[in-house]
Amino acid sequence: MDFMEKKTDKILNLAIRRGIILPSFEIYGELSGFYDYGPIGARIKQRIASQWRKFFIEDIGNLEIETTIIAPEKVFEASGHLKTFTDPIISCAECKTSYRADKLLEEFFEHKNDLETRQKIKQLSFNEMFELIKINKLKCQKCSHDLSLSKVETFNLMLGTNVGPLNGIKAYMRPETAQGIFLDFKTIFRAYGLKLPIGIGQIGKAFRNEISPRNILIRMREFSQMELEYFFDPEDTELKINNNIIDTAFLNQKINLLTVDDQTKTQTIEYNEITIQDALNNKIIPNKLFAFIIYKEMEFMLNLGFKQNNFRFRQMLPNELPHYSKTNIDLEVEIDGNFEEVAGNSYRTDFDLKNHEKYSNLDMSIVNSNKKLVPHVVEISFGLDRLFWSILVNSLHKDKREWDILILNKNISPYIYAVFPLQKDDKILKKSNQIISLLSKNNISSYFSASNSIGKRYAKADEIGINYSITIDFQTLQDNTVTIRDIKDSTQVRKNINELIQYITDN
RNA sequence: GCGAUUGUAGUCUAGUCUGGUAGGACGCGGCCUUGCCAAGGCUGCAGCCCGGGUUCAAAUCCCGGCAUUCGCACCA
Repeated sequence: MDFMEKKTDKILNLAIRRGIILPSFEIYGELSGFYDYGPIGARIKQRIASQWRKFFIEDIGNLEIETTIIAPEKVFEASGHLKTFTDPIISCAECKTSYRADKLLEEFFEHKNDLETRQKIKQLSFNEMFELIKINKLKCQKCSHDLSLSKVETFNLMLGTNVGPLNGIKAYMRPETAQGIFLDFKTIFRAYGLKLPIGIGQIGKAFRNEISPRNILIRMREFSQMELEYFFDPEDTELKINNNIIDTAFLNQKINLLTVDDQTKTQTIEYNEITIQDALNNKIIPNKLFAFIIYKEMEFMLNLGFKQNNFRFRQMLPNELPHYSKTNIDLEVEIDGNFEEVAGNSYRTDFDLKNHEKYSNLDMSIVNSNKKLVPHVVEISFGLDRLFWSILVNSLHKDKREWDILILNKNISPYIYAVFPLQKDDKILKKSNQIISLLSKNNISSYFSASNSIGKRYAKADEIGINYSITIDFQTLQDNTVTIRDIKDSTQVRKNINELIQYITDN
């Protein structure tokens, strides 16, 4: 019996009820795995993105760009996505169970102890795989029906389209935002006279044709990423920000880490506390720059309101690694007792630039401090929607009346201030409007509502994480003071409107 | 995609087995009363996922589609 109601369920109900998120094109159905952001959700999402921008771009002298969603097939041929994102699927003609042809064959030859053939499977064309299935008379594992009567079909995780008239040019919607950055890197590096290490990032949509989208915002077919590609010279061990060598005191910071070793032990643990320096010494973190981004990431998470024990870093197992990655350390956030991946940190080496060099026949190297090289890359790739969702789930609290409320940090809440007239009185409404304009003039956006009783409005503001409510009452008309109520403990202070902006700025 | 599960106003839910006017709560609007923490009264709005079939009659039974959740597989 499950006594604990899942936080995810509560958040989903709240999110749909209060216009935070909503299923897309719900009236037509037909496609799952797509969600829209409502008025409150869109604001929270934008503000999370702003925080990312502050932490990973502005604070450390990096650059942000915006590249296209659609790119020609060549780009993904070079990046390796066309190959690794396409799976050969064979479906039993009898019971319709589908298998991955490559995995089926690998399993078969492993059983036969023919490891040499097993090694070669990945290299085969889909037709060759089918031939092998025929020759070896592989059977359906479920109904034992002969699989040679079936056909190998391709499943492409990338969403394709055609650009141009008639059949046009084959193109794909990007499955990650990173490739645009790699393609533009050299030009930007030269145009700006940059020095390594330098990060170039972007926030944007990516698309994957998921077989089964699950868990609301966790696995969607259209989603937002915040990616930073950090270019560096692997032979230069100095860590520099804006040309300055930075203090490595951060290496003493402790992180929650689950290593490959931890995961292969029989006893399951969630993580160990270890300093970044130790992880670096043990070669779990491959280099100093990678160590730095792990540190930045942790700072970022704490700034968003997470507690250290809400998240962990997990070293990916060798068979989990993406095709471009030498080392991957994922950032995972606890949601209802499970750790969900929210960001992937990956050591992409020179894989991408080298491949684009090869496929385009153009030199992708740059000159840094009189040295010509193709830089290496460490990447921080946040799933913005996943981050958004994990923030909501981790922000769910009960107030003293046992009602569910969201407590969000001021830097990501949809509004910091709500403006509430105590009642629908013309004079009070007029005064409320004056306060909204006053806030607006000072670049503070506010939420307004005059419906229902003041108590209900407070309750609703609490539900969507508005930090403070400013209430205009009859006393305001007398002495120009308003009350400011804090979501965290529902306490109030009374302030004169003339000191309001000063008070807000000080808090 | 396969298997199971579920689908009733914006939300939660009764009714489905045994076919016969779809009911409640919250919500949203209006009016009255009140005025700082989900108040009360009156009143209104809003729903059987979609399509087909059986039947005098379908929310209810049957078929198909779509979607949800959970397994499997896949997966950043």
